[in-house]
Amino acid sequence: MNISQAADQSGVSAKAIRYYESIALIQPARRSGNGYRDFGADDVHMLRFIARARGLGFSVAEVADLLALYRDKSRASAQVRGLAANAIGRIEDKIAELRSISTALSELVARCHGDDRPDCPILDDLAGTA
Amino acid sequence: MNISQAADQSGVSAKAIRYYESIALIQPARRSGNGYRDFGADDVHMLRFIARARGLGFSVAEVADLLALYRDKSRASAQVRGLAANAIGRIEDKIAELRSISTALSELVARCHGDDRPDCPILDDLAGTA
DNA sequence: TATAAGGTCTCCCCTTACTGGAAGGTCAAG
DNA sequence: CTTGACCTTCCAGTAAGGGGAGACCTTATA
Repeated sequence: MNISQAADQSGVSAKAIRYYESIALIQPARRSGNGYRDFGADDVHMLRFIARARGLGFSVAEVADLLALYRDKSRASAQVRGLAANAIGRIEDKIAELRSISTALSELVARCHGDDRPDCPILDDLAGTA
Repeated sequence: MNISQAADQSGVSAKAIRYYESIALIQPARRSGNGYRDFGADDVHMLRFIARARGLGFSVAEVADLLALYRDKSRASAQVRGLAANAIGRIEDKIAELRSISTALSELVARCHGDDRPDCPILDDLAGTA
């Protein structure tokens, strides 16, 4: 099948598929006589794997590791679990950071009357006036 | 003062200061006779404003808006509050997304025994085997 | 005075994970 | 034959700077 069919079936855009090929995350696709990339069910399966992993917050580099582990039938599940745990840690750190920012910002918003008057505690705080 | 002093006092790196100048977020700095940028207390104050706003999750484009509002002494506080509310909304959306990802990943990790055996529900799930 | 160390300048490449677009070849339909 | 929808490659750009090269400038020290 052509790239747009593979894109539709996998949920990975055609652009992204070419990108993944360019960075060697996936093997170069077979080519038809006309030079078009030709994908099979296995390719779509692999792309779906990638799409799910990316959706779960794994970086492309981590996806490469996951794919290697996936192909290596003798891998230890601990390795995969380690990758996942790292991803969770990164995500939780980011959440904590955003949570803290959101709280600080919410406090400022609560103190700002938000009407036509120019007085604004948000700007005052940013300016260090407070 | 030179750029590194301004950087130290404002918490904005020298690189970032030059970058902010290049994108016209701040006015081009005065130059000393030797061509070095020359910063004053006002400049440091402005940089600190920027650093705080960036730290609160405002994008550089939003910081530009905030600076304009800061300079406009007749602005309505509602405008500033609106910017902040948008920022909060964006941050909360991102938190919700990360939260969902983290939960899904944690469930997978919990189901993976994580030892020397090759069997791994994480990979199975990514592969769509489950 | 020579020189070494360190600060500054501009400029360009690198990052993440792609997306968009231009220029040009291919294919099926009318 | 032409139109439109594909496909190809390559270049540019995104956010927000970081890293480093090569060239000046300044200051301290021997």
